[in-house]
Amino acid sequence: MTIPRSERLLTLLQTLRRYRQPVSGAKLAAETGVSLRTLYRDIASLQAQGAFIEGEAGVGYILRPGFMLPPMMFSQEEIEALVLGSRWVARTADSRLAAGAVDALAKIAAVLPPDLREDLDNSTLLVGTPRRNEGNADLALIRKAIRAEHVLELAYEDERGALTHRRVWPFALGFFDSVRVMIAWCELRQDFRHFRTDRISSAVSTEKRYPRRRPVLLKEWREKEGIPPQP
Amino acid sequence: MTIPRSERLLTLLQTLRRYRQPVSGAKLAAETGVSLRTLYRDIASLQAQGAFIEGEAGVGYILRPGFMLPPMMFSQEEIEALVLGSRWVARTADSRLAAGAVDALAKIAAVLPPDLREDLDNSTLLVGTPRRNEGNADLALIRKAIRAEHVLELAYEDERGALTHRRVWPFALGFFDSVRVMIAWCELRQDFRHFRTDRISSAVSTEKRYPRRRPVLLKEWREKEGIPPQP
DNA sequence: TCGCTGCTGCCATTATCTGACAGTAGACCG
DNA sequence: CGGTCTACTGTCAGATAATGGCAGCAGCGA
Repeated sequence: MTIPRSERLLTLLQTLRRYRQPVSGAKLAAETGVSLRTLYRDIASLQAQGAFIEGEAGVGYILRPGFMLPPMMFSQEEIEALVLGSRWVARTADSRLAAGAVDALAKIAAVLPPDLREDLDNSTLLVGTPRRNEGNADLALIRKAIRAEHVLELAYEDERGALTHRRVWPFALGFFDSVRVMIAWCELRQDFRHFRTDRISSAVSTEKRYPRRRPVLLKEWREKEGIPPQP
Repeated sequence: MTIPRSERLLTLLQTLRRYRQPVSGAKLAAETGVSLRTLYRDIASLQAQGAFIEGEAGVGYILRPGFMLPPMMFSQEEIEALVLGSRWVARTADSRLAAGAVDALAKIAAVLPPDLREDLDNSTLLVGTPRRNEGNADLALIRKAIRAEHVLELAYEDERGALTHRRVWPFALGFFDSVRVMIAWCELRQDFRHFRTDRISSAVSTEKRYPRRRPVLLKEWREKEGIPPQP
């Protein structure tokens, strides 16, 4: 099943776009189903046509943004993925994020040609009903604090039911099957801590930035917990 | 001096973008230096890969303007919703749909202004790890059958472990916390049935359409089960 | 009605494309 | 410093994708 070159080049462009970090030629070759030699030829072709692909020995290839991409539509599979994902968000996340999911879908639908919009409307991928355990925590406030790197003052009921007050540096929100967890650096414990949002009885933003940067915290937490980056 | 197809296709896209009004195929053929017959093939290739080209008899070809124009941007909330949803799909669904989620996100990212793309990269909404119970069912095949309204021949192991063979009319796929369920009309039982995909030991498409329409089946099933439409 | 145009099937010829092997050079790590 | 990973180039014969011409059908506009 060898894909002809003409169709492969556009695929390769999209593949490169998918990776944000350098990819080795060998990997790209495997993914597009050609030999390494041919991949080098493909890359050269794309570069000759103006694609801004950088290749570095020992590192890999990366596509610099800014290359005017062909106006590509979504494939059926991609639309179904977006619909399914948005439906899950609409059911699982808090109401603001849920509204965001619906709005985003509506905007995408607005620019879709009729036949693809049909796919969107008729999508028959359904999500189960995660039991929407709201809790009284204001997720929108937490997300805002995360984006702004603001310190939060928390009233939190721990596993043993004891109410504690803490200042924390929130940097991520985790969505699990039935619980939502805020991940933060806890000033009290001087360590990373997970806070189930349904146990947060109050959260107040101090509007003060915490001293460390969010991506760094996220990275350290990942390494400590052994959690790989998400796509 | 014939330019190889692989290099010509991207050129053709650029050429189409230059024109704002419909262009005849003959003109495009002359401009790219190929025969009319070949030009038709080129257009078909581009469309097959998702390029948004419209052709009308008696008029010509026109490339629909960039599918996500500046006025229609996403808000932070919408982007986070899309990212979170896609991450969930990437973890939960089968590999093809997962790839679709990542690809769609990459396409969206490509048309986002730099500051919003930042949001996309730095999104700190994480999803838990649904245990990817693959099963041996080919979800891609099932989705295809659903879209085409094709009858499936199933080898299915029911709750008591008994292996049965059935012909079913699939019309929806449900994603629950830990199981995936195909929803279909079962010819054997003459009723709606749910089939856990991890219990489907084989599924073969007959390539024959079933006699009823998918939306109707979905509606009847919803009414029977009392399940409201999804957003 | 007519002309213009998009679109498809068929087929023999052509030359583009491909993989393999061999070799050079730069980047990173210990 | 050496080892490893990786980008890149040259060459060649065989595989196969691409091409153009012709013939025909269908939709659009006048």
